[in-house]
Amino acid sequence: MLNCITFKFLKLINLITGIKFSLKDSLYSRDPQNTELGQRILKHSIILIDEIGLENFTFKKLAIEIESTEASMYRYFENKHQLLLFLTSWYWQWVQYLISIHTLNIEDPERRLQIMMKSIINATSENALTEYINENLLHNIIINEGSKAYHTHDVDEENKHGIFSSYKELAEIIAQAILAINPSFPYPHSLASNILEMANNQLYFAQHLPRLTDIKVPKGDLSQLETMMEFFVMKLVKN
Amino acid sequence: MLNCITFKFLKLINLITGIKFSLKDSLYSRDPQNTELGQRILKHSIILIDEIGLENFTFKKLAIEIESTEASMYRYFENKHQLLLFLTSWYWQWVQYLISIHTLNIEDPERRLQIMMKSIINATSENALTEYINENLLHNIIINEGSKAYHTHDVDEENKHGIFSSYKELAEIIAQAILAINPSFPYPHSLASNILEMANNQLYFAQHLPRLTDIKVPKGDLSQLETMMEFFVMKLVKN
DNA sequence: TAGACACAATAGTTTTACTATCACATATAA
DNA sequence: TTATATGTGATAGTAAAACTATTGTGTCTA
Repeated sequence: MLNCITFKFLKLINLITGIKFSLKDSLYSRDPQNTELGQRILKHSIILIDEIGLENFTFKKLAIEIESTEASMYRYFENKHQLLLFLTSWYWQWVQYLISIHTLNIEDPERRLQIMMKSIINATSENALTEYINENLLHNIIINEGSKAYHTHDVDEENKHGIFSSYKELAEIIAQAILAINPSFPYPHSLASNILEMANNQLYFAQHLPRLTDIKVPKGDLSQLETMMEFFVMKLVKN
Repeated sequence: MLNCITFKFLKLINLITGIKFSLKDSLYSRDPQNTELGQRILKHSIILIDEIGLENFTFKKLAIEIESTEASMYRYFENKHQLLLFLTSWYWQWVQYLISIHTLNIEDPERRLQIMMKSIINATSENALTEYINENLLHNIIINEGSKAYHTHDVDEENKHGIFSSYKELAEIIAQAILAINPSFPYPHSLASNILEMANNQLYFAQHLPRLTDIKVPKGDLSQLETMMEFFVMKLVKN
């Protein structure tokens, strides 16, 4: 993998300092990253949501899973929607982190955008960043449930509190990368958000509604998705 | 508007015969289109979901609204997810119907695809097709809640029962229109589904998360969205 | 060692989701 | 005409999910 040395170096720093993303305090009642129970909530909620789906997931089931109580879950998150917001926010910060590492020494704008897309599509961690978050399972959750985070009746209210800032920041980074290739491209933000949405959607379609896509992901091999996304984006951006 | 005469003619036929889309019987327990209560359920569920959002919507609240009982709602739909599936399915059949009318006499492949996109983006009815479905409110619901229809733990099971066939059929029509312009375009289905998703998403972003898009919809004017979609799709499809 | 504090556990209530049963009107067959 | 079937809506529940008020306990400090 590219930047392998850089990555391992940063990984080392993380291990020593203990990586912890700083998330808006409206994303939780008590920061789950700070306590042992909080970390177990994060760890097992990811496993459980991935397993049974967000609709079937309840704080009661989670509490049983980690041998604690329902009320204790409510100490950390007001409800399961806030938990989903926390997880998505954490996820997009992590993807931003992945991108920043993988593009560190890359100068060529086209190559930079390519790497960004690869990072978004794969979003895997060879070696996990934290003990309590399985990034690969979390990626599944984002694919399956991610859009529910902002498709809610309270979007505007939640948006005011900066709940979606990590997603918007990532979109801005991609938009800037698009403009670096073609400064006169008229829709950098729309293309950026569409890259993020399309990557996850097309993968979901390939897995569940294959007639809505032309790609296949044999045994989880995402190369066709990568090729297609590059085809779409480069054809649009390049003059 | 184009095809105005044709539309009015078909509208007349509908008024006489009473238009009723035929929906898969796994989309309901009892077909709501056949009874007076069923039609009131459709009418007021659309109004209520648009007003308070799908999460806050319950059969109890709906029953109070139409002065009936909760149990009667369950006669028509097993749960609110099935109701959402019915509404989305009805919606995509209706859009397909709109497209078929608006493209009736159009030969030019490029013009046909343009009209399809305009139909998807606007999805309005000058004169409503049925008394009991407000298509404009339903369009809002699809924008806000539509993706929840297939982002469920039981997608595969529901897909087996043909629940998503109206959406997939519409995507197929668009895919064929793409191929009519450029027979060697490598990703017609992915582009088709992306058109459907992107049109609704970008509108949602313009309304709620403006930093994720470059378009504006002043006073509901969708012309910027139309221009952008055409720019994206034509740049991709044309050689 | 007392008192304060942080945190989790206990034991509730309210709301949502769903179901079993009953009542009634209409249609049909003997 | 009358008995019976059928389609439809109303009543009255239960079970689970969502949320909260209060109590208990261990740790940290003065």
